[in-house]
Amino acid sequence: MRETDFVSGFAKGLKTIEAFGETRQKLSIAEASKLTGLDRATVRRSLLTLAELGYADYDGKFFTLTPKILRLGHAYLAATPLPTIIQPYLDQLAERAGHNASASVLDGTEVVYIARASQRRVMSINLTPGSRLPAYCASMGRVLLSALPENEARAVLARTELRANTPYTKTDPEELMAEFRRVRDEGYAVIDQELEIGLCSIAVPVTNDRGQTVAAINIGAPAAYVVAADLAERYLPLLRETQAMLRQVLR
Amino acid sequence: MRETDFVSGFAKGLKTIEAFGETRQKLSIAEASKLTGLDRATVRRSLLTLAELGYADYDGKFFTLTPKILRLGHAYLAATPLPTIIQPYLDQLAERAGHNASASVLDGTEVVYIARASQRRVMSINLTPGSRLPAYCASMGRVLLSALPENEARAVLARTELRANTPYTKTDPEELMAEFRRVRDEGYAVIDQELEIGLCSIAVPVTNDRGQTVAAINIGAPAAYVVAADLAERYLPLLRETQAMLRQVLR
DNA sequence: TGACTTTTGTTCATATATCGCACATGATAG
DNA sequence: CTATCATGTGCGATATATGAACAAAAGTCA
Repeated sequence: MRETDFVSGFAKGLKTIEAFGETRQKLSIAEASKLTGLDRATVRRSLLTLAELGYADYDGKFFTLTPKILRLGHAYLAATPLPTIIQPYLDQLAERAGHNASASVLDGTEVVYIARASQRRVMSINLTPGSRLPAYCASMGRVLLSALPENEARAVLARTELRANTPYTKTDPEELMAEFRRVRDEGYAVIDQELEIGLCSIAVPVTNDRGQTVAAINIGAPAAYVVAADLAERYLPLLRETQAMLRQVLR
Repeated sequence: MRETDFVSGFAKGLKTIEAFGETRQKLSIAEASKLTGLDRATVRRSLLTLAELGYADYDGKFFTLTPKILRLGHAYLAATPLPTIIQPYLDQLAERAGHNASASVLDGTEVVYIARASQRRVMSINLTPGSRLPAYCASMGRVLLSALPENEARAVLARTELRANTPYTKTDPEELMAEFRRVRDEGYAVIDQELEIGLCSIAVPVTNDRGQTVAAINIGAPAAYVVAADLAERYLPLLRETQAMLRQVLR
């Protein structure tokens, strides 16, 4: 790509929008400038542009995003068949399992939720399409990383901040790589309170008819309801069934 | 705002992203140019910028959005307290009602879903945060339009394409205005298969502690399960209870 | 098939708009 | 009331948008 094929004003604007995600609610020009590293004058023009287009409100002091901004993310959800195709299968899965079921894809070092069917909702984390979790400590993340060539998976881990969210979190890259191999062999990943105390989940890959992994689905359950060791026995058949149905409909 | 305080390259880029929402999957440069009305050379630069930043993939022929684009919408959901605050109340509501419960805000002529708790899922429409419906024929839309000053509500209707989605859809502006007055008086709106055959819903406004309407919540049910005339009797108490709790926590 | 037409992608020159600095002004705090 | 921080603005250097021109690909038809 040539240098002149890049619209830096657009890139700066997108960076400005993302700055809102790192904070809560409202941003002043100076705050936005700090968060983005952009010049105040520049970020101001981006923000005023957002306001002019109705993507943001401006009270003369602070900018806040408006729900119109959801159109952008929705452009993806509407344009991509995957979430729409998966949703009904996920609903069925959640109902039969009696627990939350989700689907996600990998974006860099994170899993991004693209669909979700909720059953019981006694969870502390509020996950909606677009929500992100670090891949290394999420069941779907393990599945998706396992589907990558080893060197790519290793590269992802290398640029992940491997935090121990709980005492159970695996943070050693080699231990994780070994776990990926196990996941690849057995076809599923189980997380036992590695992300959050009290939360277990089991995930399997979603493959298309050529066998390529295009997403992951999981079932999450409170540790109080079910011991992690029993997850596979109880839910793997359901997950595999859903997986098989999806494989047929995904070209 | 001065003319130079507007970054047209940014505005054009956002328009380009939204073009994906109007179609499915992938866009060529020429298609994107047609959909946006932008010059091919210009839209190409926008698309290449998106690709360079990882918001889009480019196979040399077609551009597709990547899940990274969900960060943008998520910036709103994360930055705005409303969805997060409402979610647990919605979960409880859906569970007690045994039907889907949703929350939305008004964006122009449309309602935008900001949170949702699903119970039964035998619906043809797949609604997630960010989904949009025309306000005039949705229960939450009726509630939100009722909260506007009459002239503003009328103005919204004036720029809405009032389509009869079903034989039951009200499309006469004056009839709708009369309905808004009724909703304002009685504090709830009922939709009986005006959006889609077989789908009924009832909505109430969500107000903050100063009484300002900041959102709407609803319960949707298949017409097969419950007659629209019974919706108020069966679900209004639950909705009012949720409404009262939210009013206390919303400053 | 092969010649012709249409559509699409890319490049280029240049008129025009944007960037970021520096400075002016306004708000806030101590 | 001065110091500090935040916001607004003028301006030159620089980057971008534009539409025409060309190349390449796709589609059309005999």
